[in-house]
Amino acid sequence: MTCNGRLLDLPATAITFVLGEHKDSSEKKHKDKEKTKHKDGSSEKHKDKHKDKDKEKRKEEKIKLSSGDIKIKKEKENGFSSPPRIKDEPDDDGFYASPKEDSKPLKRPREDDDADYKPKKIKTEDVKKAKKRKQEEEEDSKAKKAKNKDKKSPEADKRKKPKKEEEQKWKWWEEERYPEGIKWKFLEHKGPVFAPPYEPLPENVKFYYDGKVMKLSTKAEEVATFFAKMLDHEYTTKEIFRKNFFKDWRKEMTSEEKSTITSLSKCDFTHMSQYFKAQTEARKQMSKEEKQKIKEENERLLKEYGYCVMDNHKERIANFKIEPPGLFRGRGNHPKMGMLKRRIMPEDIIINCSKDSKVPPPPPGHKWKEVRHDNKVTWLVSWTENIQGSIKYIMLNPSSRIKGEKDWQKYETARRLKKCVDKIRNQYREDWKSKEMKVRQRAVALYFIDKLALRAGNEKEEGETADTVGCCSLRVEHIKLHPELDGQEYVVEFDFLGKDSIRYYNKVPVEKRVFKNLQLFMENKQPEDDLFDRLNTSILNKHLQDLMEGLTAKVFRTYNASITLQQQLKELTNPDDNIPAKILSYNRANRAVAILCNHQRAPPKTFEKSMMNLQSKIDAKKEQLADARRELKSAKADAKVRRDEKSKKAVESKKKAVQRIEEQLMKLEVQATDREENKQIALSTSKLNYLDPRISVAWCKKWGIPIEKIYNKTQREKFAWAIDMAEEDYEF
DNA sequence: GGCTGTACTTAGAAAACAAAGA
DNA sequence: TCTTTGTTTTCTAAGTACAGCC
Repeated sequence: MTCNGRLLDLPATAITFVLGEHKDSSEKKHKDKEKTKHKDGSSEKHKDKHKDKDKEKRKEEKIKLSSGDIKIKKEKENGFSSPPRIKDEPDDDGFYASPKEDSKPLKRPREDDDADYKPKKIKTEDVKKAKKRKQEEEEDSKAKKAKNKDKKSPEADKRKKPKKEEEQKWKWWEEERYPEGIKWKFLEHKGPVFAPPYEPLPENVKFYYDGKVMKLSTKAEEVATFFAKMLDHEYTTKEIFRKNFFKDWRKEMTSEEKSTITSLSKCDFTHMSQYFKAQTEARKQMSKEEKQKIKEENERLLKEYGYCVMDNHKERIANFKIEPPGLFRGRGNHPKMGMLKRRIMPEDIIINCSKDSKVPPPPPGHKWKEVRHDNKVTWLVSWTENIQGSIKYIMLNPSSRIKGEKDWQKYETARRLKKCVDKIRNQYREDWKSKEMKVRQRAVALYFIDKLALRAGNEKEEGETADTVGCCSLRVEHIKLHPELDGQEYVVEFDFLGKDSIRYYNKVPVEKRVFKNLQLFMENKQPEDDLFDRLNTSILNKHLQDLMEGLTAKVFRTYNASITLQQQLKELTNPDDNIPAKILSYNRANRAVAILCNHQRAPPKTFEKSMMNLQSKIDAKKEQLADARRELKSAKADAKVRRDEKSKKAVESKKKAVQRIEEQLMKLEVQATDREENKQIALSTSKLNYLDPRISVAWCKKWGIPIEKIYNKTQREKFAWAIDMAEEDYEF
C-alpha cells in the first residue's frame, strides 16, 4: 500500500460532509448505558468531586464579587499604575540572564543533519559572532529609531516598512537550542488583561417576566444579558442549553428574584436583545474618528500587554486577554452548554515569570493566586476554568521562537517516520495474524490511523463532554462491515462524530485480514461496546515508542498529510500553466490533504449567492470576449483592404485585448472551480498544522510563485523559519 | 496498569477588517 | 462614499500526550 494509493482510495465524494448531530438514537443508547454504569462507577465520584470544587469556587466568587472593592479602570484594564516600558529589542548589555552569552548561534543544520533533532549542549558563543550580532542589533535599533522619526510621509513609510521589518527579524533557527526541558532563561511580562467590568443596562431597557416589567439585580442582569445576546442563536432553543443556563442563572439571583423567576419560558429578553442589536448597529455607524480612537486604544493595549521579553527578545503573546464571562458554548451535543462561565479575577491567576524579572503587579486591591518561576513550561499566565475544571493558559504567538522550534521539531519527527514507515507497515500487517487479541487490535487500529489519518482517540470522561470518538475509542456502532459493496470487496463503512463533533463518514475497502479481524472484534458485542476493547492510546503509543523514538499516533497524521501534499504537488503541477493555474493546483493538493484529515467547515451562508455572482461575472466576461473577437476580425478585414501601418497597429492592439480578456476569463473560471471545490472544506487547518511549510516554500521557489500567494502575513510569520531555510530542492 | 493532573497542539466559528463594487 | 463580499484575525473549545502517583 502506497501513500499515493491511500489518497486515491479516498475520493472527495467518498466522505459525506454532514455537520452536527446525526445519530440521536445511538447516542441516547450510549448515554443510557453510561448512566447505569455511573451508579456504582468511580467516575460518578469524580464528577461529584468536580461539582463540589465548582460549588466551592462559585461560593468564593460570590463572596469576592459582593465585597465590592473591585475597581478596574477602563484605561488601565490591568489596573497597573504607570507600567514600565519594554524596549523594542533589549540592548545586548547582558542585563538579563541571556542565552546569547553562553550559546553559540550555529549555522542552521541542514535538513538531513537535523533528522533526529536532539537538543545539543549549549556552547559558549565565540567572541566574533557575539560582536557581529551585537552590531546587527545596534543597526536594527538604529533603523527602528530612524523609522520612528520618519513619520511625515506615511507613503514612504509604507514602502520601506516591510523590508526593514524583514531585516530585523530574529532568526532563532540559526541558534543553538536549549537542553531538553528548559524552555527559557529569562521571562518578563505585564500579566493578563482582564475582561472589562459589567456595565449595567440603561434604565429604559426592560426585562419582562410573565408579561410584567421586572428590575433585576446587577448580578442577575449581567447573566441575563449573556442570554439576551445569544437570543438569535440556535443554542438558545436547545433544551440542555436552556436548562443549564437557567440553573446557573438562578444561582446569581437574589432570593427574591429566585422566588419570582421560576420558569425560563416566561422570561422575555427581547427588549434587551434589541438594545444590543441597536448597539452593534450604532458601532457600525460610528464616525471615522470614533473608530480610529477605538483602534488606537486596541493598539495601545496590544503594545502594552501583547508582548513579553523572553531571553533577550521581544515576543508576541498569543492571547493576553482573559476570557470574559459568558455562557459556555460547547460544540455538538455538549451536556454543559449554556452553563455560566464565571468571571476570572486576579485571585484566580497564576503568574509565571523568571525570578530576576519584574513581576507584574496585580490590579490595585487584588492579589495573584500565585507567582511561580517555572522555566520548564512555556506559559506566562494560567487559571482554572469552571466548566470542565481544566487549566487555561496564556502562551506565545506561533511566530515566537518557543512555538516555532516545536513546530519545526514536529515535522522533523514526521520525516523520521518517513524513513521507517515501510518497516512499521510490514510489522502491523504481520501483527494482524498474531495469536494475541491485544496485538491484533493494536495492529488494525494502527492501520486505520495510518491509512485514514484518524486521530488517536483518547478516553473521555462520560457525561462531561460531547460523545465523540477517535480510533482507539471507536465503538461497534460506528462501523458497518460489507463483504461486498458497490462492486468492491471487504468494505468498512465508518460513521462517527470526531473532534468538535464533526462527522466522519467514509466507505473504505480494506484488506481481507483486516476485515476478518474486525468481524472477530465485533463478535458477541453490543453496539455501544468498544471495538478495540483491549486497546487505548496509552498502549498504542507505548508500542509506537518502541518502533521509533518520539513516535506517537498523531505523527502519522502529520506524516501522511505532508507526504500527500508533496506527492500531489508533483502530480498536479503543470510546468506550462500560468501562475493562477499553478495556484489552483496547489489548492487542490492542499484540498486532498484536508479531505484526508476530514477538515470540514459549514458552507458559508452566502455561498450560493456568491457563486451566482461569480457566474454572472464569467458570463459577462464571455460576452466581452466575443465582442473583442468580433472587433479583431473586422480589424483584420480592414487591414487586409487598407494595408497601411495604422490598421496593422489596430489589429495588434485588438489581438492584445482579446488575449487580455481571455486571461481574465480564465482567472475567473479558475476561481469558480476553486471555490466550488472548497465549499465544505477548510484548508487552513491542514495548512497551519499538518503541512511541512518547507514543502510549500520549495514549491513556490521552484515555480516562481510569490510566497504571498499561498501564505498570508500571519502564516508567513509563523513559517518564517521555513521560508528562510527551504530551497527549491527540499524533500520532505 | 490505571488514574489524575498538566501542558501543549489542533480546530471551526465568529468577529473584525479590507477590498471590491455600486 | 456607502454597501457588499471576501479574507484575516481572534477566540476558545476540544483534542493528544505524558509524567507522576498508587
